[in-house]
Formats: sequence, structure tokens, C-alpha cells
Amino acid sequence: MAQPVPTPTLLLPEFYRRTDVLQVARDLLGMVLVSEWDGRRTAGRITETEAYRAPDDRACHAYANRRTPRTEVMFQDGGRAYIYLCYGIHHLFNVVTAPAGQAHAVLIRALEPLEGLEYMAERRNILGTSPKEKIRLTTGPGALSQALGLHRACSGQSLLLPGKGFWIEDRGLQVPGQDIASGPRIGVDYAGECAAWPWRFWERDSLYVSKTPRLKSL
DNA sequence: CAAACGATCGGCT
DNA sequence: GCCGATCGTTTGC
Repeated sequence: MAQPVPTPTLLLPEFYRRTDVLQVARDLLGMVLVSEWDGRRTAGRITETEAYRAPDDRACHAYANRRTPRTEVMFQDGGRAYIYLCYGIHHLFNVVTAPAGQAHAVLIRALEPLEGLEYMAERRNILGTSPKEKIRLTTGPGALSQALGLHRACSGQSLLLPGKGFWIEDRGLQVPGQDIASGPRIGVDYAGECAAWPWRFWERDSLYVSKTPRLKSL
């Protein structure tokens, strides 16, 4: 595993506003997502992502460039959060990418916890500190959003203002290309052919990656 | 206005 | 491995 660098640097608009959302999804692996609410700071290293891309991707909420109040933020320029409620329970955190008009986003699916584990545990209602409980803190898109206090009320908020809610830093912990695995996205079986596209990326040897889905029966 | 449906999780068998 | 929880969003009548 890579060693930290002393000076964290904030990811800039040009990182997010690239037009290749698959590349952004890979490049986000190893970056550090930070949140700070009321002086309570939590941070985790990104270990798993999924790319979503309008207009051609049926699994994307903005498929065919359909605009709704919920998905409007995806059409804005990159460097914001798109957070929505899933199954009536879970808030799922996405990074909006690409220039305005292109509705691309990267779902953050798992983190390796780095800072504020006690706040994460409290928000997640996890009592112990065993290795298994540490994994449960931030593995899975709903879990990590809960651990970092990311709520759909913050959808649309900028990621470019460090110290204001949440942002993403480069601490020199990126995942080298040969350590990145890819495969189909989770939970998008309804999306026809797009369901098979290998647009999920994860750090191959990380403990902090969500379970692979059951193989679909033939 | 009604109804169907999730980019999931955790508890239980 | 299976199943139920739970509710905002979207679409259709």
C-alpha cells in the first residue's frame, strides 16, 4: 500500500471536468474523501467506484439526457455532489464529472477509513472496533454515506471548497493501473446490455471493497 | 392522484 | 443465501 504525502492537495475543477468518466472513475481510486460537519472530521480512501454516463447508458439516471428535478445536478459542470435516496433508506454519493451539459457521474461505492472512525461508528451504530467492524464502517455506497454524514439534502453542493462540508484530496495514495480491477456494475440488471459493461472499478487487493454480486443464473 | 420501483443493507435461516 | 424495510421520484391514468 502506498505511503502518504505530507501535503494533501484539493482536487481541482479540471480533474472533474474531463469528458472520459471511465478515466475519472479509475483516477478517483486512492483519492481521499473528507467530510467535516460541526468540527467532526471523517475521511476515507476511495477503494471502489462505478461510472454512469448519459445519454447512452441505460443504468444512468439521466439516460437519454432525460432531465428531472432530481437529476438536474448531473447536467451541471463537474465538481459537485449528486446524492439521492435509494430504496427509501440509503443516501448514495456520486461525484458529478464532465463539463456542463454532459450528465456523467461516478458513484463512490467503498472507502478505507482513515480519520474520525469514532464518528463513523456512531453514525453507523456500530459498537465494536474489530477488523470486521472497521470494514463495515465504509464498505458499500449506503454505508459510506452514512459514515460520513452525506445526505441528499447536500445534493448539488460543490466539492471545490475545502472545509465546507465535503471535498476530495490527493494524498499520493493513488492506485497504480496494474492494481485496478474492473467488472460489471452492481444492481443494474434492469439496464439491458449496459448491465454487462465493466464500469465498476476497485482496488484489487483492498479489504474495503463491497461484496461481488452473485453470478446471474443462466 | 395512484402506484411501481429502485446504483442497498442487515438480520435471519 | 434469502428476504423485508421504507419512501422519494417518476410515470401513467
